[in-house]
Amino acid sequence: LPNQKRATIRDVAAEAGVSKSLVSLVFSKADGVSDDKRIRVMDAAKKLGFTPNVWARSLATGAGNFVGILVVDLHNPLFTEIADLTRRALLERGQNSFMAAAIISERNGKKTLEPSTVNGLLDLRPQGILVVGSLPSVSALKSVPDSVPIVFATSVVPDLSNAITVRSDEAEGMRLIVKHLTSLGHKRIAYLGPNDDAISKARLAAFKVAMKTAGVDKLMLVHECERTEAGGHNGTKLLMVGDQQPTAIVAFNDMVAIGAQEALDQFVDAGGKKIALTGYDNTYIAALSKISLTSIEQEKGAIATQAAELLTNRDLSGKSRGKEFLLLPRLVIRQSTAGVVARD
Amino acid sequence: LPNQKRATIRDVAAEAGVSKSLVSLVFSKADGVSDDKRIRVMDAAKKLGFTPNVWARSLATGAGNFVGILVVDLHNPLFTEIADLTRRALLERGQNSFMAAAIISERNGKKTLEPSTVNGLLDLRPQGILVVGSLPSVSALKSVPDSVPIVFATSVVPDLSNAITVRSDEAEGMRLIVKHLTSLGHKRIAYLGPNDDAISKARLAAFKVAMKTAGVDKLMLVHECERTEAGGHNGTKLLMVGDQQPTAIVAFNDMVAIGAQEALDQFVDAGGKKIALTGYDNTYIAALSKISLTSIEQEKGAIATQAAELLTNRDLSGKSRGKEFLLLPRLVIRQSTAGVVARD
DNA sequence: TTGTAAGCGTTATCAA
DNA sequence: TTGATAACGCTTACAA
Repeated sequence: LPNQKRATIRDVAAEAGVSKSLVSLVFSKADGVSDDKRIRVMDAAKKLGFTPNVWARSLATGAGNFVGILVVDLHNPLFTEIADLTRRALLERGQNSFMAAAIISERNGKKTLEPSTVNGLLDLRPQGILVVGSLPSVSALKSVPDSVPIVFATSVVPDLSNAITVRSDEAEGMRLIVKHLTSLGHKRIAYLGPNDDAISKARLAAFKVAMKTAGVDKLMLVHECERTEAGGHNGTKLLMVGDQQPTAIVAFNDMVAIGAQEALDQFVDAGGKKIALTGYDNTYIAALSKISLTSIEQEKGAIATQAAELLTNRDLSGKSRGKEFLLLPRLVIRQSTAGVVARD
Repeated sequence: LPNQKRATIRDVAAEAGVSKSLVSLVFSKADGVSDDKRIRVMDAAKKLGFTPNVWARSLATGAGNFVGILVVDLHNPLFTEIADLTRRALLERGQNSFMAAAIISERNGKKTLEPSTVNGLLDLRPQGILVVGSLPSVSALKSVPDSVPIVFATSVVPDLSNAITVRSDEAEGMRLIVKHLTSLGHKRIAYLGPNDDAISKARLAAFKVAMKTAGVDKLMLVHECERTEAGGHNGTKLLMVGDQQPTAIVAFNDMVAIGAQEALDQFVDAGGKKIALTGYDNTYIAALSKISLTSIEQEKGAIATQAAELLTNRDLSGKSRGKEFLLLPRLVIRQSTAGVVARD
């Protein structure tokens, strides 16, 4: 079979001997077409291998029958897992989705999102939008019609009239971590992570509150770093050469934590004492027995379900705009803290 | 600012007091428009925040000015890294790209690709297509016009007239692994991985040839499993209860290997002897010092560059159709083999 | 150099 | 129940 161009509604109409509007009716509306014609159209469609061009449909109707998913960073398993889970949840509800990955480029030293991806996704006219991860800027989403809900997973709700947030309760997550560490006897606890966007600021703030509540905030250390393995690695090295060495490190997320873990291994190899370490997100990497990282489970499944619900239920999304859905996180204790003895 | 719908070419034309074709000309062709009008159009566009709808353009011209990227599985870091690297390489060449992730669902126990994603990507009319990972079936790509090159990264070239493959030389990769293991004294070597698609069949076949060449094929074990951590974990447990225990396990890829590593840890904890283990793909997980997995680097950067070259250079892609570009892989030795003593 | 009109693949309105 | 016709946002002969 030679490659032949995709059949259109016109080809099907000609083959079936009907008008193209009738073909359209068969493929969009359930009823209003006689059985006779319906069968002829379906036969012709099957013969020609016709499937409707969904984007031409979006163009004609002004709104496609799908949810657009924008994944900010493919490198972090948290995001790809949530995106995957949400797609499945949407599929169960009979809702199609189309997922586009953002490309982050460095323009004169500053990280920015290539606007082409987000514009491209918007031009497809999704019925709803899911943003997984933190966006450097939401200005590109300003042009989204007010009627289209934008759900932000794992991110703080931005200043956008149609935005809804689904995330774990950072305050509770950090409280669980700090309580766990202090109950093990740790007092000199360091925080390692970025402080550049809403979610990282929220997490750091939550850490500070938790430390204060636990009464150990006088011994608190904070070191800023990038949200990558490299950031965690370098940050940890810097933390461990200071005169105020922590006995435990709280990393912004699992990616930072695995970088920190590498640096701590080197520190121990060089004769240093073992340092407790926690991550955040409970990715599959944290669960590997060799890594065994104490971490916070954000309940990805619940986030996905909630996001899917918001994106398919117009009533719910209508009354939820501007709101934040906070899910209760859960501490998963592993060797990175349980196997470490606290010292003064 | 209230959310307002995206400005169209018509709005700009009205604002600038020209016809919409002229606006189109300004945004597509470089010359043929007077400076006077060009400036007025650009001013109007800026004022209204207009950017062309690229998909409407695709529809009108029959071919969009972008490369469509289809990522088969977001869970495997190899694929997301190659996709990311290729996008960057394309961007450097001034070529836009749009990336969509496939959704794999289980229909009556069998893994299939939801056709909506690949159809959706094709309906966008990309200039070229990059498929990262192995597709269960390429039938959906049959409708791609013959003039549009389809580059398969990390997969064997399928029966498609416009397909081109870029992948590492499996034969050489397996040769490197088996040579490394036999040089350490291993003779009873097991292979653990799937055997269901072209790439997994190729890798297993390459393993068998390498074992024969090394003269140890009489002691060869092969155990089939899924291409996941769970697959590697379960497969390893089954391998280690047999009466013919291997002293080394060659896993299909890093994901299978980290699953195997978990199972081997438990085996050692239960009093078993240490078993050597290799992965394939040299993902960042293999490089983590706690995991430290000997693996094969497929030269992701070179794959990305080659793919980008093929997707932007029409002459090259024209004369390359049906060909396979085999890149020389590289063995990265780490603790999973170097730290293990071979036994009989 | 600029505008008019037809067309890309679809749906929506309105007659027939 | 069906079929013309206009429209979605854009490009592209062709005409002016």
